[in-house]
Amino acid sequence: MATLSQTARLAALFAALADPTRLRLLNLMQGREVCVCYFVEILGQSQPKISRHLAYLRRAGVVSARREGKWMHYRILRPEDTAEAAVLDAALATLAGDKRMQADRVRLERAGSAAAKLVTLAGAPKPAALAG
Amino acid sequence: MATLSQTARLAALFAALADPTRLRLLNLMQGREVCVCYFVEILGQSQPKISRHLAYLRRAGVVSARREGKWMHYRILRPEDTAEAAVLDAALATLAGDKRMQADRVRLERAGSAAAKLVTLAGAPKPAALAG
DNA sequence: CGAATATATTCGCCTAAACGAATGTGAGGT
DNA sequence: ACCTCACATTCGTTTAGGCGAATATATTCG
Repeated sequence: MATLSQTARLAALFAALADPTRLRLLNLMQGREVCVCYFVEILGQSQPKISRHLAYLRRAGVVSARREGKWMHYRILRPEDTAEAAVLDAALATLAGDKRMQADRVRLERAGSAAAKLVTLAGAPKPAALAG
Repeated sequence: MATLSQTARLAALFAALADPTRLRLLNLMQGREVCVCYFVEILGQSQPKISRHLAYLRRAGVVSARREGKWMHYRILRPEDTAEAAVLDAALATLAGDKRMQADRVRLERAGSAAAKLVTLAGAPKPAALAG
C-alpha cells in the first residue's frame, strides 16, 4: 500500500481498535503471546470470526503471528512510531481496568495453567509470557 | 439507545476517532471552542462534509455544540468515564505532536486573530479559549 | 415578510467490514 | 497416502459509513 500520512495511519490504528471483539483479543495478549485456540475458548465465539479479527489486526500492523507446529501464536506488535505506541498503550491500560477484560484474563490464566498440567499429555501450547 | 457495555462504549469512542477528518476537527478544538465556519475554512473541505463529521462526533458524545446567533460553536466533551477520558487525552496528545495538526492550529490562530480585528466590522466570531 | 447567511439533513451511490456457513490449507500422526 | 487437527480464507448477505449534490432549517437583517 502507498505510504499513508501520519494522520491516516493514526486513524487506521483507531479503526483497528474500534471493535469489541478485537479489544478483547488485544486484552488477552497484554504482555504475552497467545495461541488462537485460547482466543476461541475464552471468547466463546466461532473460530472463523476470531481468525478474521486476528487477520484484521495483522493487516493493521497491531499484532504479529508466529507458527509453532499446528498452532499459531499471536502477540501485540508495538508501533515504531512513538505517538502511535502511546495511543496503543493508553488503550491497553484502559482495557486492563475493565471488569470484563479482567475476567477474560483470569480465564486465560486458568486455561493456561490447566494446559501446563496437560501439556505432556495432549501437547496443548500454553500462553507464554514475553521476554523484554 | 440501550445502555452499552464499557467495552462497546470504548469501541464506539475508537470508531469516532477512526477518521482523518474527525481527527483534524478534534485537534482544532483542543482547549478551545471553535465555530463551524473555521472548520470549513481551515480544512478546506465542503461544509456538508464538515457538518456530517461534527454530527458523528456529537452522536458519539465526544463534542457538544452551542448556538450563538447564526453560528454554531463546538467543543470537546470530556467523557465522564475515567478510562475513556484517558484514551481521548492520549489521542489528543498524539495529535498535538503531529506536524500537519500543528499547522492546522497555526492557521486557526491566524484566522482567529484576523477575526478579532474584523469582529467589530463583520461580526465574525473568533475561537474562544475555554475556562477551566 | 423576503432575502441572505450559517449550518444541518437528506438522497443516491459506493466501499469497507461484520457475520454465519462453507471450504481451503498446512502440519502431524499413523 | 490418508486422516485429523488447527487455522485461514472465501462466499453471499447485510449494515455502517463515506462522499458530492441537492435541499431544508434557523437566524438575522432590511
